[in-house]
Amino acid sequence: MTAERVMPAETANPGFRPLYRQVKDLLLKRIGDGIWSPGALIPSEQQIAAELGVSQGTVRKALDEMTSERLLTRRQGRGTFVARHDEARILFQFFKIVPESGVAIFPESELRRTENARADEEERSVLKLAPGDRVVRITRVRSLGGKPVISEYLSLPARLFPGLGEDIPIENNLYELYSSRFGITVSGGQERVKAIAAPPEDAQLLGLPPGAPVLAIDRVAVALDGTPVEWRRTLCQTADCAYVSDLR
Amino acid sequence: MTAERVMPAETANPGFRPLYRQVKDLLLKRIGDGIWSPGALIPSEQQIAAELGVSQGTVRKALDEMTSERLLTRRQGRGTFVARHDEARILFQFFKIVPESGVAIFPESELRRTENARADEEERSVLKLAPGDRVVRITRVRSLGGKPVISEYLSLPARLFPGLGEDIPIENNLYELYSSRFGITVSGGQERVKAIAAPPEDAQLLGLPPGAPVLAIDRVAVALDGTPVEWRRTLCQTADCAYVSDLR
DNA sequence: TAGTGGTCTAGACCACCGG
DNA sequence: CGGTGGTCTAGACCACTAG
Repeated sequence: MTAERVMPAETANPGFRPLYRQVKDLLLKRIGDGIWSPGALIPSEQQIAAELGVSQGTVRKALDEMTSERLLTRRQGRGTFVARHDEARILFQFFKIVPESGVAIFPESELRRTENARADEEERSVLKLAPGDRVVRITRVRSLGGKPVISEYLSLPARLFPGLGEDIPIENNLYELYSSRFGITVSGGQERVKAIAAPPEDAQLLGLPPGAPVLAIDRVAVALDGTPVEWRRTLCQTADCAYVSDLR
Repeated sequence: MTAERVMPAETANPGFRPLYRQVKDLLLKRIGDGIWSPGALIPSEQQIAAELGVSQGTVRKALDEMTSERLLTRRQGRGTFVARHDEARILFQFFKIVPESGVAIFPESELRRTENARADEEERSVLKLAPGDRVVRITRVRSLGGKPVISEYLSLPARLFPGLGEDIPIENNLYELYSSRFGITVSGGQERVKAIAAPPEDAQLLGLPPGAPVLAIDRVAVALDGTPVEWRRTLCQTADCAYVSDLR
């Protein structure tokens, strides 16, 4: 591993990048390229350090950062693993809708429609697509404890998910599916929440009177490299549940 | 600093607590007790290490954790400071309402009422108060760029904020006020967001038709030791703004 | 130039897991 | 038992700030 510190003079350090970040970038690439798949045990700190010619402490710092970003999970005595999008992780990192009384649970899903179509203007803008690019659209209703609370609309870049909705079935845990079937690791995202009057169709699906207030949650999910890979609009009734956010 | 490692046998480590966490607890106590106030420069890593008889690396690990929790800010070449609740921090950590187009800005506030009253059942439950305890209630309207978008109701334990709303004026940046006038450091909180039909009074304040959908954001803010110190209900119209949450 | 935090190294020992 | 991550130490040097 070559560091800029071998060239200490003259530059006044314009593009200084610490060694542990270079290590991290390299490890990120191995995950993004599928060399290390979700769930896999990666080499030990000592092995990585020896391979790259850096100290164990430097590797540790890189792994610590990736762990804090939920990309890795470490287990003392066992090793370091690439994080999977299991239900526990989804619940903790991505699913913010919690029943009024009780703890968060993973919702059931009922698929309504899938569709492959040319992306409209809004989809192109949100997903950063080119004119003519196609999207896969998915519509479903999600329930907590048997009661429908969510009407959800997703748009995905068709190029990244070939065959999705055709020969490849839509599972409940989509991010696990993205990872296992398409090699796409969702690493984060942003949600914008608004209050709107429920459109008639969604109100009916959720058993609400027409025009009842619901949450409209727009999420753009991104892959490891920051590319948008999913846009979803979640309409959620909040009589029996709430959108929960921790301020940390 | 005494560590459990001086007693390695027999216990099989039931209450093992790493040295750096003991250091952290001690430093947290100094902030909570007001020995180090927000904005203050704390001693250097070397000084703390020497004082406590641990290595600099151990102190560093404690400080790193506290920095990641936004309790400290570190500036290379200057030192380590206790974090203040300045507008930049509020905006980043606590204020999730962002204008539709444009970047987050700190809202203006117009105070409507203050009141000192016996806590009702809901306030006692949320703020963990005893029967008979009193609360300070604050009502205000907040605007973004001159346009009212938020109607807000706060309840605070009166015991923790003596004189608030009487001789002590209500500033716009409340958490800065809690800290500077009452020695209370808000370290985090949780928000529960629902969609409701705006009550008539709030609709009028926000210039909305009666019954328009608005966000109802219930926040419980906690001090360093986890004690609830504020309950606020924020009603927010989302025609021109949205509640934004990062999934990390 | 002195002092701070930031990086990097090397090595020791502890806690935990599996075979 | 050996191997893993977790903690702790000691020391070197770099990057940055202030006076």
